[in-house]
Amino acid sequence: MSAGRDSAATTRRPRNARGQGSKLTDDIVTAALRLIDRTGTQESVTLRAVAREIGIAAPSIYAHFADRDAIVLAVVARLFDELAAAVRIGTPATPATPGDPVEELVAGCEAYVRYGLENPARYRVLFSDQRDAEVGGYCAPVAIGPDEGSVVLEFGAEAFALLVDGIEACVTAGASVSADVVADGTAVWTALHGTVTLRTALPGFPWPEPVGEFVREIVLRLAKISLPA
Amino acid sequence: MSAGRDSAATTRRPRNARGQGSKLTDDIVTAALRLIDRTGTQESVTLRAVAREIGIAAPSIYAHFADRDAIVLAVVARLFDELAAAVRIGTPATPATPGDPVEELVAGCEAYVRYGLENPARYRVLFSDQRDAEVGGYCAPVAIGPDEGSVVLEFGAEAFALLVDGIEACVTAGASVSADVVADGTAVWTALHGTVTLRTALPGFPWPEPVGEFVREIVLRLAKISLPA
DNA sequence: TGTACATCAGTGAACGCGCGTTCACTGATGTAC
DNA sequence: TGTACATCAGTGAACGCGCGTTCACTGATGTAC
Repeated sequence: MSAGRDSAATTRRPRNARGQGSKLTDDIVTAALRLIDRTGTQESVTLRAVAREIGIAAPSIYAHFADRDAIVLAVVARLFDELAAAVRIGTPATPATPGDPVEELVAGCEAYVRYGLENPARYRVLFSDQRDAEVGGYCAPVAIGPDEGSVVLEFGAEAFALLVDGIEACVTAGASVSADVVADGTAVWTALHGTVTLRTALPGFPWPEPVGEFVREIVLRLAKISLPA
Repeated sequence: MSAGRDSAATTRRPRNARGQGSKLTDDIVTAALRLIDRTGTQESVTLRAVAREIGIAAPSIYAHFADRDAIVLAVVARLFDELAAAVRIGTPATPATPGDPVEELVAGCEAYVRYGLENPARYRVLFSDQRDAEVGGYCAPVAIGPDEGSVVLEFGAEAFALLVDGIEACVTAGASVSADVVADGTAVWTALHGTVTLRTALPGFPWPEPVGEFVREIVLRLAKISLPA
């Protein structure tokens, strides 16, 4: 009696205790992430592959997710938290002059790019595919700037808000002459995104190194920051 | 006698005349492009889907391409030509002041972004996937700057060379203070790429409009161009 | 304390689908004699 | 000019695979009485 094709490689995991059934929900997301990291693409997240990865039968997933897309959506939600956390944690740690809004802004942007370059597959899942059809549950209302009311940002809302606030702080400190922090924040975000995706897609290109210096220069120019000599 | 599942929807195309067999090679690439445009993703380019699209039997493709990847590679080659042509054609047409290197540079960059936004699926095929494994036949040796020797650029070599030359011309004309045209060209390209991919991925975001103005501002700042007041 | 029962957390077999790829083949068209 | 033959440009059936999804089921664990 063979154990079945789907579990050939992996050992079967022990059944969860009563009332702990939702643990498998987390395990499924984690397994999907593992597949994405290993293969570099979210196409590898199939119900059967996920089940194989965990050591369960494929139909068991239906008790936790409606279908494949629901798993990917849960992965995306987790990754946006992860990205925001990476930026938040990266911000105060690195700057040479803590409290300096310019250095904090640059450090946050470098942390963003670092996350993307160190987790190319995860970053691709976040932004590479047209995610419009499935926006549904993942909108986040975020106030941009003071007195501007609130705008619904679809994704990456938290990370983007951090960025705009960072430029705002530079303006307040007199370091930036930005006249439109949202537009300039968008420009910076766009350039950071391009840095991650283009370097990831074409690793053989002679990219300027180190990337931290490249990012710093981009941020200074796009956020209209002039450093005191 | 049914016509077979693979050709149910389409009528069978007439057989090529003797010696004209290679016409099908082009047709296959064109059909693959049509699939990409229609579905938005290159995953839809399967041997059977391509065959269905043209109205031939699936095995007929093997006389023209070794496998699925070979088709995609041919598509990529055609698209890089198309992108370079779009930039080349876009450059002299738009500028308000023909002969002005700044306006020509901006026009070329706007043409690049316009191509990407108007052909999101094609642009994604060009740059979205890790194309490293298949670089093989698509390298192009290009001289960057004067006296810098030559560097092998993997992809988009022609478009990138146009960009660097454009900045170089601005420096020569005294409009740009760029001290490193290759690095600054890379920064501009990175930002243009980010503009295309991020706007395509998140169409619901409140992007600054018009995109042409956004692109112009990015180019001016990253290429260190200051316009005469 | 014992036991019948409900519930929870899954399983295993089966289905139909589209896929890449193989194989032997077909039928029109040009060419040698 | 007629005819045998080679070649070219494909075809059609079949294979094995991984996939999403369905269905009836199982067996451990808690709960009511």
